[in-house]
Amino acid sequence: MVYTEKRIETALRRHGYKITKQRHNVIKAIIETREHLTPAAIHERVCRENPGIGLVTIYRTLDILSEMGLICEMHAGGSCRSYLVRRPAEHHHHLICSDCGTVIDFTDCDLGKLERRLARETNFRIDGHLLEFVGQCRNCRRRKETVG
Amino acid sequence: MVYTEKRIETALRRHGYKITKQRHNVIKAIIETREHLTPAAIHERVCRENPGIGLVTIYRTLDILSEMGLICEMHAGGSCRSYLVRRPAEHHHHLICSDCGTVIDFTDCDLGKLERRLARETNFRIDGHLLEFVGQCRNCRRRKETVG
DNA sequence: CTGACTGCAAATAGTTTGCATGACG
DNA sequence: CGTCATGCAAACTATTTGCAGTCAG
Repeated sequence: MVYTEKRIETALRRHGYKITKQRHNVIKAIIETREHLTPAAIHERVCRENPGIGLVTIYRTLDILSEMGLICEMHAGGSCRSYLVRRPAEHHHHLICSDCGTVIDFTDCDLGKLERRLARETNFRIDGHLLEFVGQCRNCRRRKETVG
Repeated sequence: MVYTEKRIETALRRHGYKITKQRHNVIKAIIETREHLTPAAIHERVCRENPGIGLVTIYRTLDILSEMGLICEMHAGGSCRSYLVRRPAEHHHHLICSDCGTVIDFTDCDLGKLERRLARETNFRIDGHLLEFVGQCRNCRRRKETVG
């Protein structure tokens, strides 16, 4: 299961947030695109249907969605953050090409055992984890081999 | 084994970089502190011995060290990056408290099997990975329980 | 109606770049 | 000594905040 527009908006309403045209469009854009989107990219996308929406509104909406755990935030070098709808049951992870920046998602990670051990040893309550593999994708490998 | 000041400077020299007083001090600060340091924190620390060093120099030095893989960079929310000397053999991971920002390191993760499978399925050459657990540390849990 | 939401503009934070001077090797 | 490194200031990017007008509920 994946969060739908409707489910996200219901969740917002339940938390006392109003559903404005702007918020609706931001949510729609994130749902429709399944890629990782930076705030600027979301803004650009939403502007197609709703020119005049402020980038500030995007930030504020993302903050709310992220705070509520409806979308997830990822960081990848520089001051570059991007967002993606969250799949509540199956969280996901990334495999990133350090050359061209391609991101491949995967879902299974089997970290339960490690997580339990860490929780026991550190007394943390563990809420989640971020797992990213970094390497070189097929295309970039091929290109390097040709050049070198 | 952990990189020492000497080893890092030798590596720099070998790559044609000059060892200036500033670079020396930056490296020293990173080696001595075993915590995660932001560029600003490193700057502050180095300034104690070497007032007048520019923040710019810190950034440039960190770029070089990071590029050469002598230190590793981590991202944790907002536009906040921090650095740490890298232990070449045993890479390490983080357990971060989402409330107070405490970072605990751990080294074992046992992701070899997953890494091999991903490499096979995606044709990536996998160079490394980033694993972070997020949760709430003992102190913050206790505080919340008391308040709520 | 009314408090929450929006957009603008300005402020802030973090990082990078151009350039003249200074110092490592 | 030549070249690379430094520090300053300014530019830039990403993000946040204050405020007056606007709108969802």
